[in-house]
Amino acid sequence: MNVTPLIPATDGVSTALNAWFVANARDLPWRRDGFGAWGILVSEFMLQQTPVNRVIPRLEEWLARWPTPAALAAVPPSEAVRAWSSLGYPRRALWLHAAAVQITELHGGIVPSDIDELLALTGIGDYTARAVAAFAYGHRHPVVDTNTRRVIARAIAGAGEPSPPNRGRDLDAMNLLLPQSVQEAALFNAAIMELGAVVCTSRSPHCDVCPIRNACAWRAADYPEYTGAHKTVQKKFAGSDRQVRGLIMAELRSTHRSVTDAEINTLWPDPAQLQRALASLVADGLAIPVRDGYTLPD
DNA sequence: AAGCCGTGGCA
DNA sequence: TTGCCAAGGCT
Repeated sequence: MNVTPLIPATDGVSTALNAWFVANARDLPWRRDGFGAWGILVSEFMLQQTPVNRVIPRLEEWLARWPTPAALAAVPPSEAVRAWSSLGYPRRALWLHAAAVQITELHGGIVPSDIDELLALTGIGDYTARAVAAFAYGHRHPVVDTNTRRVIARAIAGAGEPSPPNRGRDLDAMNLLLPQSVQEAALFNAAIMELGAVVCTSRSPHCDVCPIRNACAWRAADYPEYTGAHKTVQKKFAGSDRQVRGLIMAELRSTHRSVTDAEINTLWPDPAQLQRALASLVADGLAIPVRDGYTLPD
């Protein structure tokens, strides 16, 4: 039987955003025709909490060297960690390598298109699973990242910032906006993210050039200040364990031989903090204890 | 479930 | 200068 899809009241928003996106989308590598599901997957890993401009060079090197999951799976994880370079959060390199092994062994080397199969891969959570299904395979799923949440909070809810992430509520809100058409839906998932990334930005949004400013609830309410719960503030980086971990990882990446305890001891003045950072890297599988020092995981 | 996990650009 | 924050995920 034929069911007429409900047309959401906000249909104009998705139409306007898609038109704007078609005309204004940045020319990014993963938007090129035929970029492939593996490239999309690698880009999504790298883009987790890392800006586009820092990702692009590492991504292109990565795909030139490992054009398939099987190619990455065939080298030791240490090579993935080295190629990750200073992108940050090096556990992602380990997880991406593990995912490549799983794709090779469990999926015949083909990146899955099913959200549950994607979620079962190491390092893939709700956002990345949906992003791969939507962007690599064109499936109609709501994809919700921090940009999308901010645009919805402002344009639809009339708040200056999104409230803390809530999976069910966020997916419901995006579902109300998502066009019925599979092709328009795929476009819209990218369009709303792009708007949040380049126009409806966190700090100084460019409302003067926003394609949906006339439909924006936040603007209509004259930009009220956000009053909800605030996101937990990041601890200071200088002097943190994260900084010490970063120093140790840079040292491990810099050579193919093991790094001695004596060399590691020169990296940080506080021995207790150094040992704590080292222990956490070992727990993460990023540093492996050897005879008189440490190496990357081979 | 709140805290942890890198790095660097920008206002 | 310093704090904010960036296509999250894991425990």
